[in-house]
Amino acid sequence: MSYCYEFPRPGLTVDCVVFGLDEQDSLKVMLILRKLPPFQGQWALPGGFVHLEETLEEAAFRELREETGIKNVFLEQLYTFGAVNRDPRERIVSVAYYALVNLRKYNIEATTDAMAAAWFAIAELPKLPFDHQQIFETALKRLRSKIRYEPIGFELLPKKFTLFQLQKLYETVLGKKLDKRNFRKKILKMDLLEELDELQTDVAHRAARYYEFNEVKYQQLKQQGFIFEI
Amino acid sequence: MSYCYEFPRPGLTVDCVVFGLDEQDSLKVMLILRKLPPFQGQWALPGGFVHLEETLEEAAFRELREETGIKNVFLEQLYTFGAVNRDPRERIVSVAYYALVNLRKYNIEATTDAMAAAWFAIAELPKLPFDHQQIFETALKRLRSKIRYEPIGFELLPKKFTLFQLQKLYETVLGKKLDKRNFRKKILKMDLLEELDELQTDVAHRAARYYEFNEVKYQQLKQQGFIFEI
DNA sequence: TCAAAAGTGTTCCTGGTACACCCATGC
DNA sequence: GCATGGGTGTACCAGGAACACTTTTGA
Repeated sequence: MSYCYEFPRPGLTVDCVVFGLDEQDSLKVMLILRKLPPFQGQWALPGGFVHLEETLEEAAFRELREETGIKNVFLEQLYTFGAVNRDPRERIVSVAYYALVNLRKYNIEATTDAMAAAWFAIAELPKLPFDHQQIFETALKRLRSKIRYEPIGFELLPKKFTLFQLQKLYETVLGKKLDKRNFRKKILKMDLLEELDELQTDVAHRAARYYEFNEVKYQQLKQQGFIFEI
Repeated sequence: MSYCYEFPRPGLTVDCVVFGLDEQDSLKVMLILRKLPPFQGQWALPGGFVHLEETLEEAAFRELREETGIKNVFLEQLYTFGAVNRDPRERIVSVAYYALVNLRKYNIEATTDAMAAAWFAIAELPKLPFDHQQIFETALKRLRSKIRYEPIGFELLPKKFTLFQLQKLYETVLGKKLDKRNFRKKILKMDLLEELDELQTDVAHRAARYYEFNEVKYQQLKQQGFIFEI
């Protein structure tokens, strides 16, 4: 107990809501099994205390790496939760982040490693400790609204994807069916997708073309006032 | 120095960006004169340390009240700033809020009181300490984007206002001229403004009708999926 | 009589929405 | 041959954008 201050200080943590899309296009969240009290043995959002020599974002990335093996992903600050009794031990304020990852890349890594991390379908989350349920709901709401006016959906897909995959992603996140022709018309008209000379293989139907999102072009258009919108 | 912890903790503060609209429809921000180091004697955003027994929002409201006399206003969390060296003394993380107030109500109160608080036009802000310039810019950006799809603009106006005032407000915040007929058509079509039986008096032109925003009706429509948009 | 804002409709065009069929492939 | 998704065009309608003049009031 050798760090002393003139006035009492709340503890400061970061928590991360990591979203991924599985093979069946269902939206999942990564939880970790808590090894220490409080709530030992329960599934919870990955997170931990902020160190003095790192920024909040660095702390979030570090916790993600340490607890789930995830790195180099889309990460954005969500909201800061500061209810007085959100932690049973003492006053702790948590800066929440949300991350979007290509799940195919991480489901093996996270489960074969000794790390106790697993993906849960968002409709079947276990009871979460602290105010993690509230944090999760805030993150889901943010994802649902942000995916409509910023091209963050691509973060959930592999680099190369088909238009059908992209449409399914939007249908999953927004929770409603979209018209195939209108969706394609709209997304292609933006001219942000590069059509690749590569088709699907080994599929039990006509092979679809792969596309890539052109991030550079998006940034240029954004500068000029272009607004991505689905 | 009697509050001791096992690990070092960053200090935790709140800072507020308070926007108001003056008589000439120009957008202003309230700053306070710092009485203590660091940056003693400089104009800065109102703010201060979070107490253990209050939420973040309560801390923001308390600092506003103590430093500027402002209370009962629209207040929303903006972003949490955690750069390692944002405070020259030691590591301090700040949860920023922004507030929207009816300036006519507060310009007297804040300046006649002994409190050293004053309104500054956003184009003529003094050099701000810490990362307050960045916080201000983040708040302005949020205000500009949020005012388009949530009816927060009314928070900057008196309860009764004319359509012209409302239009000027949007023109000021968005930084562009709007077409009078289209603006009126759009805002009245939403059916969220109550037409009052009251006209301006003592104006050197035809007297305009006053309107009131119907918050209750907005909340009902919002439930049903209605999206406010200008 | 001048200045300043109040108040009011129509036209055009873009973009959203609704909608159905043939194609290619693996099993 | 059947199931599965790939891929394509048109017609209709709603809503956004552009645009100008008369009215009222105080100075």
